[in-house]
Formats: sequence, C-alpha cells, structure tokens
Amino acid sequence: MESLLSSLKLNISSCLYLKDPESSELGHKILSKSIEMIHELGIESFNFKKLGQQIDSNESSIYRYFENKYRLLQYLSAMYWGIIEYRLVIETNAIEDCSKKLLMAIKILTLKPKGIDSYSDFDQLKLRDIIIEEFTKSYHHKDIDSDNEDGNFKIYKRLILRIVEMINNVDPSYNFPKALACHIVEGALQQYYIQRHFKSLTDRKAETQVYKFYKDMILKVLNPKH
Amino acid sequence: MESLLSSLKLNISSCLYLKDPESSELGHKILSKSIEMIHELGIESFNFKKLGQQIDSNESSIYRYFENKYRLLQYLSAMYWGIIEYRLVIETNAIEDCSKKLLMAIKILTLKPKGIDSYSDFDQLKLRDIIIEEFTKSYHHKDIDSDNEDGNFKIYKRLILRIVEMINNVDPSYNFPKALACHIVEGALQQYYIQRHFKSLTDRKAETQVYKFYKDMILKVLNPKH
DNA sequence: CATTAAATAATAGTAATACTTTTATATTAG
DNA sequence: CTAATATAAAAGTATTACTATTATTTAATG
Repeated sequence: MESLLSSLKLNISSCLYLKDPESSELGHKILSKSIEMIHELGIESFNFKKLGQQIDSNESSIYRYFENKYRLLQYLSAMYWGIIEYRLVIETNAIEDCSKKLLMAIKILTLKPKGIDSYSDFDQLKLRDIIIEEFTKSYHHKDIDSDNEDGNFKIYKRLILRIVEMINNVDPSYNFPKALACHIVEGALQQYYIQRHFKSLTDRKAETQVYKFYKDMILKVLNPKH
Repeated sequence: MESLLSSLKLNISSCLYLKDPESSELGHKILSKSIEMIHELGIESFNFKKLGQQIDSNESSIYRYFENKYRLLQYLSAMYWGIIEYRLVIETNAIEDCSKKLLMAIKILTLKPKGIDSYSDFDQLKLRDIIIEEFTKSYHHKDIDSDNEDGNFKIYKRLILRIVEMINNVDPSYNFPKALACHIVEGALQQYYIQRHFKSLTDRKAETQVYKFYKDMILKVLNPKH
C-alpha cells in the first residue's frame, strides 16, 4: 500500500527557501541531486555551480530557490526531521503503553529506516547520512539566533518536544525531560558519527547498538508510574 | 600556590602545527589573540589576515605556524582538552571511591572552571566558549579520517578513555561504557549550546543543571559493585 | 492563436577569501 | 662578524560565493 506521506506535503518553513522547490521540476532536481552530491562531496566542497552542471541547469537559477548552500542544507534537514516526525506520530499513535510508545520513538530515531516508503524521489538513506555528517553545521554558526527566530528549526524543535511529552507521560516526576530528549535525538547522530570515524571510541559496531544504549538508559533513568 | 601545570607543557601533537607556537613570542600572541578573535567573530568570519592586523604581524608569518584556521582550531581544542585531562587526573587522583571519582570527573567536564589557575596567558573561559560553539566543526569534515590517523584528536580520545575506565570501575557489567563516556563529554557541550541558543529546549537555565542531569543519569544507569 | 508574464539559461563580473611567492629586513647563534 | 633563521611587506593566484544583465524558453490567459 502506498504511504500516506506520498499524498501529503511536508510543511517546511518558507524562510528556508526563496522559491518553493516543491513547485517545479527544477526544484525537485535541485533537492534530489543535492542530496547525492552533498553525500559524496560533503557540504564544504559542494557548491551551486557544480550542482548546476550536474542537473544541466545554471548556478543562477539555483540561487532563485535558495539563498545559499547552508540554507539548502537547513531545508534538507527540515525534510529529514519532518519525515521522522511523521513516522513518529504514525507509528506510535496506536500504542497505549507510555513506555512502549517512548521506546518505539527511540527506535525510529536510532535505527536505519527499513522499508523506505514511497514518499520521495530521493534517497532517504543518503539523506540520513547527510544529517549524521552535516546537520551540526546547519545550526552551529554566528547567525543561529536569527535563523532560529525565523523559524528555521521549527520542525526539529517540535519533534523534540514530542519526545519530551512522551518522557513526561512515562515519568512526570523526572527533572530533565528536555535535556534527555535533546540528548537522545542529537546523541543518536553523534553515536553514528563516532562509529564511523572514531572506531576506538565505539563499544561494538552494530546498527542496533545505538538503540540498545538508549533503551537501557531510558529504562533505568525513568520511573514508570505503575 | 602556583599551579603545577604552569611548569609543565601540554604535549600537543606536532601534526597540528607547522612550527610550535609555544616556541616563540609571536606563537604565543597567535594563540591568545586568536582565542579572543574566534570568540568574538566565530570561526567562519575569523581569518589570518585579520589576526595579523591585530597582533601587528603578517598573514604570511602566521601561515608558518598553522596550515590554516581549522588546524589552529584543532590546536586550541587540543589545548582545552589537555587542560581538562590534566585537571581530571589531578583532581580525581586522591579519591578512593569509584563513584565519587566519576562524579568529580563529571563536575570537571560540566562546570565552568572557577579558580582559573595561572597556567596560561589566555582567557580560559573564552576558550571554553569557543569549544562549546566551534569544537564540532573541528572534526566534522571530509578529512576527518586522515586527521584522525595523524593523531590530531589523541588527547580528546585519551580523555574519553579515562572516563571509560572510571565507568568500568564503578560498574564492570555495564554494556556501553564508551557510548556513555562520549555522551557525557560531547553532550555537555551540546547542553550548553542549547541553553544559549534554543531556550525552548532547556529545562532550567542554570550552570549546575548540566551537572545535575548527568549525576542523576550516572547514579541510575550504573550499578555500583558494592 | 497571440500576447504577456514568468522561469530559466548563458555570460560576465565583483568582492572576498585562502593561500603562495618573492623579496627585503630583522634577529639570533656560533 | 657571518650565516642561518624568523619575520614583514607586498603582490599575486585560484577559488568561491554571489550578483547583475540580457537573452531565450515555457506557461498562462484572453
């Protein structure tokens, strides 16, 4: 069955683009090809000139969609977190038990997506890799505060607040729900980065390690009501 | 009493510089002034030309010490982690009790240093801010693997392995000591960044929050032997 | 179908940056 | 005093990120 998301549109803050890339053929090409290229080159070596060459378009045309490559990265990040948020809501919705709900959320945040759903003409695994490698750069810079005011990180923050709510439902007496939620979301990326690049700091290299680590943590740190 | 560190020299990997900045007057000026300027401008807007102007020296002279500004950032990071490692060893050395030892380590990692010791002609609090704001950029880039092979992150990794050892001493049966250690070291920086820039994701804005969060976590996650 | 508006392409240009090269000058060590 | 080394000054190069201009194509509307 076709995924629901394929008939919906992620509502991405219009501050992130000059012209909506979902509104044209060229826009779609920009998104899908930029994922490939940033994945291959890294954000530093990637630029709009190279992208233009690859999609038989022109640098200046791309600038009509995005202010610069970091804005594009923020857009791609919003897409990623939007998809995660969507899965989080859909896949935890029916779960009654608070603890099980939270654990499912953590699964979604940590495990590689399996049956990639048909939403998207782009490669979701490559997008995930980009987030692991580059997301930190989309919000570590001098303009972070004004970017933030503009709502560039709305989806990301809303996602974290959803986790906070789940944590509160499991254990309302826990004192650091926000810190814990940030920790899990950001830490999961961090763990994968370390697995890839700092092997000596990795306990065991397995996809499920990251999930197990947080599961163990959650179960011990939170005291379920009943 | 004068700190021991003032009579020692941090042993920073020679891969990080072309000429040892500790070996000359100009080198010292480069270090202390770059801390001020990166703190003020952020690493992106900072460059060697501007630095040269501020210390009445020349761009090209600075290039004889450091390959580029990111290498300088890695050097400053090594300095920071070197000081933390030093404090970690000195201040936990006499503590017998494993758990107390680990908690002291976490204090050092999370709390703002108080009685700044006399090691250094530079501003340690500014250096700490730089690490919070910019450290992630020193190891999120395409050359990370070769940088790493060259030993650019030796001190950082050794520091983490010290924490791992402390964790193992408290609870040898714990399955994720490395993940937990990375988490604490990196997460502490992350928490401060979020406190500063994502207020809505902060539980309570207080310096001690970060320490309390990890203390709570450690006490619940690890099962002391006795 | 004709007209108009909008989107895109092609080209060139600008300003800044990151870094190199060359040459001159100052400092230091033997 | 001499020679080696460190630094300064100045100019130059290649790249990048972005803008501006004009031409061409496409789509939308009456």
